[in-house]
Amino acid sequence: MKKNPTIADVARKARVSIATASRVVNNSDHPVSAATRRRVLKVVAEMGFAPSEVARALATRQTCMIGVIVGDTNDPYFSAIVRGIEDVARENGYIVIVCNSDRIPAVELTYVRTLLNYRVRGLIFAGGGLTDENYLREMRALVEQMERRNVGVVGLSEHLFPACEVTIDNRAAVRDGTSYLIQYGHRRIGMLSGPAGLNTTRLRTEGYRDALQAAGIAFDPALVIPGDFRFQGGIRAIERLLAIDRLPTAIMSSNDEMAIGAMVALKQRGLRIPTDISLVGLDDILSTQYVDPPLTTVQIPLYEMGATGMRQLVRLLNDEEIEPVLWLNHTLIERQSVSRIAG
Amino acid sequence: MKKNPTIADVARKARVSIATASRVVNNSDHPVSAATRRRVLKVVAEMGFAPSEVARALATRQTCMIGVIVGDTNDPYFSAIVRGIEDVARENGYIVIVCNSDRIPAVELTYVRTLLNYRVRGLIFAGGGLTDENYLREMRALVEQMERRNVGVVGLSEHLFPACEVTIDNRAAVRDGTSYLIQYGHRRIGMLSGPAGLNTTRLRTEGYRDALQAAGIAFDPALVIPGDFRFQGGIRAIERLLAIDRLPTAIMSSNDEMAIGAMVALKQRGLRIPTDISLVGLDDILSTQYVDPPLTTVQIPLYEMGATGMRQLVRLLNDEEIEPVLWLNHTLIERQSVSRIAG
DNA sequence: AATCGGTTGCAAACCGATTGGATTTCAACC
DNA sequence: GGTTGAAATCCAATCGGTTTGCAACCGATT
Repeated sequence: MKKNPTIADVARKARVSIATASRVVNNSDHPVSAATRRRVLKVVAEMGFAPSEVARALATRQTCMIGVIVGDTNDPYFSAIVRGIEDVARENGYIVIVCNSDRIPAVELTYVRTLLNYRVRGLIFAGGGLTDENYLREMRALVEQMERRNVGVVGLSEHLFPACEVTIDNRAAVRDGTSYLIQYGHRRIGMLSGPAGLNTTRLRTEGYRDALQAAGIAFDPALVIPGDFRFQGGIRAIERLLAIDRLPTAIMSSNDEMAIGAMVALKQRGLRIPTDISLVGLDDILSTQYVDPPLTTVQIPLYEMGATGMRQLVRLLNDEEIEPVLWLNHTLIERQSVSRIAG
Repeated sequence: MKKNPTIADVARKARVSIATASRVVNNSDHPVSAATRRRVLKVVAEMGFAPSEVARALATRQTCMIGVIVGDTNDPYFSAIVRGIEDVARENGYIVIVCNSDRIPAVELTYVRTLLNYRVRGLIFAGGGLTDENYLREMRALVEQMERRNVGVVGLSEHLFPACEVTIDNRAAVRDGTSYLIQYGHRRIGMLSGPAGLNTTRLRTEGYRDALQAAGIAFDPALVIPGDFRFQGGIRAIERLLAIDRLPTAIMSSNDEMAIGAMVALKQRGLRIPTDISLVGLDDILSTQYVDPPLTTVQIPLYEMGATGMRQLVRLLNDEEIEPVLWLNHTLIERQSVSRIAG
């Protein structure tokens, strides 16, 4: 097992001091004569020297690593966000450590601690904040600690601890989706909600109620089906809804995958969409375009959220002034899963 | 900006030497009296001390970071693999740095070098190897270097540089998919192939030819449409195929997303699937289940590939004996996008 | 020849841990 | 009471860089 060449090796071979070699490599502003510089650079090339980021991190007390906490990389919602983060990170010389929490408080906390031990320069929380009390207490302490230690923190949805944020208005997004259904004459509207313990779930359900209330429709808790943001969850939700005496005429889903699951389950039972039942999703993942019928949905700029979040983090780390909360727009995308209700 | 507590702080406060403190923290087998241990542990808890992984990495010359090079995290193919990697990594105390290369040789090379400077313990190449000559030359040199520096390397498809591998038989997978179509009476079969410069593309196209040859069907290069593994690519491929005088009666796609793009494009033109044209995909991503009709496809155990690859890497790093190449099985999943040809 | 300001380069401290080997402690034994 | 050896503890080198203070050197000016 051979060792990597060190800056000492370079210095020796170029017959300069380590300090000089270091200055050439980092082209610092300390003056170095052209001849010396050339000599060092030549040796660097010959030996294929590249400074150890580990050693450099220890000396400068800074790394260029940023941690990203996601629910599940395999969920298209997160994978789009991560891609946005990664692209901007790369442009700015950062590398990204991705951690899947599965939205489990303990896992998330452990990851955050580990990342801090690795001395990441910043941390991005993708996905909605958890609401668990113990989790929040610990997380707030950690965020405070990061503040003191100069570790940047950015949240990508509405989190419950103080951090710079880039988010859409989840409540309004679902309100708009639901209102759209109401405009089409629907008054008995089901809601596929997200997993418990998630702030986003809370907000989206509130948006649903807002829309109902604005239209003077009574809220029926039996029509709100808890889900898990996944395809199978959508299928199960339909089973639960069918257990009710009468199906709603429309369903607002708090994400696309569940909406698609619901669509498949409904079609399997011979129900036509949108003729028999209308469906609105949320996120606008790619597959909304190729299900049949294409899914009407409230678009969230996922990639952009990731990219913007990372951009904010970069600014934060450069000590630039930034908006504490950046709101991104959602947009209703009309496709073919909603129809005016008969009668 | 406050500093993190160091082991020196702990040692001082517990009135022991740094060495002793370190031994307690790592519970090394060097003997430490119960009383001292308790005292140190108490201080550790009080100060919330956790050793800096950076400093530890420098001292031990080892990190617990592993790098993963993927084409695009946002592609369900890769996101499933990454999830498998990450789960096993976590179980074994490793963290994962994800890098999107977009299959561009220069980007990939740069990432590998960066990761080596970060002193990752191992590297996983997800996705098929690139075939660019210059790239291969440089990559082989890098792999050799990693060998010497004891950095583990695992490839997850058939790569063109020497490394431990976990892969399916890409050639056979496409052969089997194509043969399935032939069994259903198709003889004029189109092929949606992958991007140029990719070993996997090569292998899969060969599998297509193998199947034709075995059935005594002449190979028609006009029926092989190059693609990009993406939804839009599938749509474009159909446009190109339609430019031919007569459409094939079936299409073998070298991945699912393109197959689905093709399906959408065909349906838009009023063609029925599988009545008018049959379709077989490859990968078995989730959406194959919810397109209409559900897509018959050759399943690749993506998550398992990632997980197994990471398991192999762990073994490699523990100096255990491992198989240099591990073959995983593909399986044809019959759904509803293939029908027996009329006549 | 002495002075001077600007270049250039060096030695050494430091970052925060690990670790081999030296040193101390202390109970048991002669 | 002195010796001994294992257990417990500590010292200091080391990992591979960055950075600062200081010294040497240079040609030009007085």
